[in-house]
Parts: sequence; structure tokens; C-alpha cells
Amino acid sequence: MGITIKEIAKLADVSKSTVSRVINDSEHVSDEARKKVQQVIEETGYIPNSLAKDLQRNKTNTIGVILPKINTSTFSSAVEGISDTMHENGYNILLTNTRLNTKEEINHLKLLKEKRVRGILFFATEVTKEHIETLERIDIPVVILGQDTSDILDFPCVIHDDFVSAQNIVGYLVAHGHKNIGYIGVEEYDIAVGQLRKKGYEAVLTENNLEINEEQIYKDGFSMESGYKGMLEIINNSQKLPTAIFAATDRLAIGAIKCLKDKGYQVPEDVSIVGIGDSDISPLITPELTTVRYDHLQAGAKASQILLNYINKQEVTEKLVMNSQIIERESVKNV
Amino acid sequence: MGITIKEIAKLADVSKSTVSRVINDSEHVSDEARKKVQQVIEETGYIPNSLAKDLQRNKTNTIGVILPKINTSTFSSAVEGISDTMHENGYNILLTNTRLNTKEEINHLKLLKEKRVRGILFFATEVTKEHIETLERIDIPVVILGQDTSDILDFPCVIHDDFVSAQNIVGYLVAHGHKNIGYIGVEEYDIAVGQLRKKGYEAVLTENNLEINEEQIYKDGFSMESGYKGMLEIINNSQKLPTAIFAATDRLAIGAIKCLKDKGYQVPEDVSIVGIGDSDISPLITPELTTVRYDHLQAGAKASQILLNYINKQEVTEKLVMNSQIIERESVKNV
DNA sequence: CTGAAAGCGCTAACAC
DNA sequence: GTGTTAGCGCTTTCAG
Repeated sequence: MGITIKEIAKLADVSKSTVSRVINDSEHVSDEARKKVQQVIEETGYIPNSLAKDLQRNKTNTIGVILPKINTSTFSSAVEGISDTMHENGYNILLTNTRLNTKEEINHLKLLKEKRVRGILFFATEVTKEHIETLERIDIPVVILGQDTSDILDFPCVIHDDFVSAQNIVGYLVAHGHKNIGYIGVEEYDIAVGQLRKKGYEAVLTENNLEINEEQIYKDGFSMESGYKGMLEIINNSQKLPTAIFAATDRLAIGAIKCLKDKGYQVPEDVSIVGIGDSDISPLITPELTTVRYDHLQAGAKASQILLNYINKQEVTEKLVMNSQIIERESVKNV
Repeated sequence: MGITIKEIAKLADVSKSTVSRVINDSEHVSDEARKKVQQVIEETGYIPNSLAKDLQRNKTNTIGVILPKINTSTFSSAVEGISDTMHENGYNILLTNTRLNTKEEINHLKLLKEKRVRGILFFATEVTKEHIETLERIDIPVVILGQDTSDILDFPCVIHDDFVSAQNIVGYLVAHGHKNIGYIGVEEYDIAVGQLRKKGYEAVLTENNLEINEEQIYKDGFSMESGYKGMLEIINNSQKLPTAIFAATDRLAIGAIKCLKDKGYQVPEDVSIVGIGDSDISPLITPELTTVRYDHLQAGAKASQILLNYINKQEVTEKLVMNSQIIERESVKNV
């Protein structure tokens, strides 16, 4: 059963209250009593039960984190950032992984409420009516990461500006003389990655009076394989191969590069490629990938800070747009 | 404050017990009562407080995970595996990150005890007397990952056989004709990575009557930069460049490759390189890295299963050695 | 400075 | 089938 405060009290010949006081570093305890209690604690190896404490206090020091996947550099970096700043502030992290199953998110939200977490960091993909309803009901500070929910939800969010990033990097391609640019992205249920990045791409093409060629647009999942398959489709379906490809994520870009190599094309000599995200792999592949850097660790840290402020009823940034920058490497050539 | 079981009881015009029964899917509740209670719960959005429940039951369904870093493919994959199998079995994960600070481990252990986690998955690096003492005192099922603690600790562990893996991959180098093989590793306070892998390397050289050349041995941290620096040192200090390098981890190997390239050497034409770990980056770099595959996701899953058995007082594998295999890619040439 | 007592929200006998 | 009761281990008034 484990030893309790009551037994410590008995052994130290004081009351529970006194033991509680020394545990919680309260003043108003005589040195003598404190010493005795500490000694007993030391001897017995007593470790207080925070369930009881949290119940009584009606608050925990646990932060819930909901993410769709963990073994990916985006999320694990963000979690590292979260973990850093939460640890510094005395909070622990309860991790829940929806494994890309959006339906599960609602359950995870409820689970975290059951645990009475003090706040939630929610890596959102899509946000349905049911999400909104649950989020509002649970009455826990939440910060949304990765999706701009500022006009549908009354919670702070921290995002990268996907539309602008896509514009920038596609603009970079245009500036390098590319006029025929293909697109490999993900399904559009994902607002940030699926829709915004595609729209940024389209905006730049339209702006520059370049043709948007449907058979050079491909959308599927997030995996490297999707990137590979996308590139393959574009190769097979194109009358004329695009001179450049904008991939919505680095991972996709890497898959595409692999495909091009397999098919005997050279990157960037035959086809230039860019991505978004600056995955840790990107500088290591050949050619090193030109991309847009998103600092996920920093995003995690910032989001944590916002959540902390929220919890402490301080002023809160409603929408933090992380800035991003183009990282020029080797996968684009002038044309 | 949140709504409680008591209020649900009142609204549904039944007792707390009945509400508790329907929440916990107990039989012995009339359909009528159940329906009424469920309706009230639905209407109010009531979500039970698991702190109270866990306190009363004297058990939680959360598992503590202690790791030294999260944004690395080794750990995030392991956590993915853990998360998968724990989720399937109705457990949640409390993550604690020591950020490579070994001294912190003891505190994290205590913290998890406070939270009364049901079991702990502990990614160990070194295991000191204090560790042992704490581990034994907290009286919680623990499974150790990454270090063979079978003769000092009475807890199950799951490991990769680092000695044998190192032997195998260095043997592979020897089989390809290499006689002058350098080593880039990590400090030896880390038993598995620092000591065992080095010993495996030395064993093979000795066995084959090859010279162990101290200026071609370098030890430092785990980062890519360490690999780079290590390679640089070896280049600078060697009378004659080794024909092959065994790096204790893929990350180190990748750093070393980068250095070689920067210095104008070709891999594997000038120097062959191998690593251990099969990081997800390894097949993507140029040249693709020949290495030993460790399946960390699987290791996480297996360790979880062992922990679960331990918790349920079923029989437990005391020491699970995950097998590993050489993945032949492009970074080694015959000499 | 210290102890007694009440109670956090819930479960689990035990009666009815 | 259902309600009553007694805590789980702790904090927190409130007296003394």
C-alpha cells in the first residue's frame, strides 16, 4: 500500500498537519519538528501521493499534449521544446498520440479532462464541430498548434504561415526562372499543409501568369512513399516534365528526389525541387534540399509559454505566427 | 470547480453509487436508472475526476517513461512503440525528459512515484548506486531499456546486443579487406554505446591481429558535430588515413561523412564508413550508410509488453536481447 | 507553532 | 437494484 503521511506523523510524533507543512516547505514549523519529520521521511523513503494532493488542491501540475504521431522530426522537436519549458516551470507532460486517427482526438481531449490536466497543447489537423464543442466544454486552457483556428475557436494558436511560406518558396523558384512548376502535396482535409500551402503555390503561379497544370498536381499522404508516388505520376502523366517541383513537405520532397534518381533524372539539373519544413534530414541528402525552415522546437516552447500565461490568467497572444526563412541549398538551379 | 458525481446523482434522482455504477459499466443497474443517468451526463457534459478514482482505487493507469532526449529517431521511435502498445492496453503515458542530465534521473523516478504511475520504462545510460537504491525503494515495476542491467538490478531489461553488433559490423569491414580501421564513439560512462561497442571493435581487431591505433580512436558526445570533429581529429592525427571508420552510431557516422566530403575525400572510395542504429536518415544520405539495424519501435513495444506482464504479475522475460542485422548499403568498398 | 476536523470526488462493501 | 457509509491520502481552516 505504501507508506502515508499518517504513519510519518506517528513515527515523528507530530500531527499530519505538521508533516504536511514540512513537505510543502511551509514556515510556521519549529526547527525541531521539521528536523524530526525530515529524518523520518529520509529513513522510510516516504514519497507523498500526489493524487491525494492534487485532488484536495483541485489542481494538477500536468500538461496534456495531443499529437498525431511522435516519431517524426516535426513533432519530436516540438515536444522537446514543450518538455523544456514545461519542466522549467514545474509541469509534467502527459502525452497522447492519436496515431493520425482524427476521430480519436475527441477521446483524448476527454481523457485529459479526466486527468484534470492543467492545460492542453493540441496539435490539430482538422477542427470539426465536435472538436469545437468538446474544446469549449472541458473548460481547460488549450493552445492549438499547427492550424490557424483564430476565427473559429477562442483559443490561442501558434502556427507557421503556410500560405506565405509556400508563396515565398514558389516565388523563389519563379525567381530562378522556372515557369513550369509541379506540386506534390497532401489531402486537403489538413488546412495548413493541405490547403494553405497549395493555395500559396497557386497564388504565385497565377500572379505570374503561369499555367496551373492539373496533371502536374498530386495529393496524397504525408509519407516519403507518397512523395515518390506523386513524382512517378507526374513523370508518367506529363507531356513535358516540369522544370521544378514544389513539395508541400520536405519528406515528400525527399521521396520525389528518390523517384527522380531512380528514373534516371538528375536533381537539380533536370528537375529542381523544394520543400517546406527543414527536416533534419534535408541538409544530409544529396542534393541538399532547399526548403523553408520551420523551427518546431521554438514553436513548442512558445506555445508552452502562451499556455503557461493562459493558465496563470496573464495576457495571452491570441495568434502567434512563427516566422520562417528560406534555406538555400542545392536542389534548385537557374533555368 | 467542475461538476461532480454528486450533482449528477441529484439531477438524475439517484444515489452517487448508482452513478458510479453506470460510469463504470457495472451491471446491477436497472435500464431505467442507467438511461436517466446517461442522459444527465450527456446534458451536463460531466467527465469524472480520475484523481479521485485513482486515489480511492489506489492505482492509476499511467505509465512513466524516462528518457534522455526526445527529438532523436531512436527515442521517438521507441516512444511511438510504447505509446502504441500502452494505448492498446488502456494506459497513458507520462513523459519525462532528463535532457541528458543523468543526475536528474533520480528526481524523475521520484516524481513518477509521487504520481503513483503503474509502471516505469526507463531508458538508462549509466546506473549508479543511487539509481539502484531509488529503483528498489519506489516499489514500482520498472523495465530498463538500452542497458544490460541484468547482473546489478532485479528488473527486466531490453537491449540490443551492442558488443555483438559492433563485432558484426567491424567483422564486415574486415571481411571487405580493411586492415586499418578507425573508431569514433562516445564517452564510456555510457555502458552500451560507449563501452560495449568499443569493446566489440577491439575484439575483432585483436582477433584478426590488426593493430589498434590510438590516434585513430576518438570519443566524445552523441551529436553529428562530434562525429565531424572526431573525423577531423583522425584526419589530422593520422600518419596514414585509415581505410575504414567504425562509428558507434549512425549520427556519428553521418557527421564523419560530412567531414570527409568537406575535406575532399570520397566515401567509400577513400574511406569506408559504417555505423550502428539504422537511423531513418541513413538510407537517405549519399552514400547510403551501411549499418546495423536496431528496431527501436519494436524494442519499445516489447519493453511495454514486458512491463505489462510485470504489472499483471505474469511471467516476465528478465532480459530480452533484440536482434539486429547488418544493412548493406553503399558506404563500404572492398579493398 | 501545532493539532483536530472537515472534506476534495470517487469507489466499494454492506445493508436494505 | 439501490442507497448509506466509510474511507483513499492529503491540505487547509480554525482553535488553542
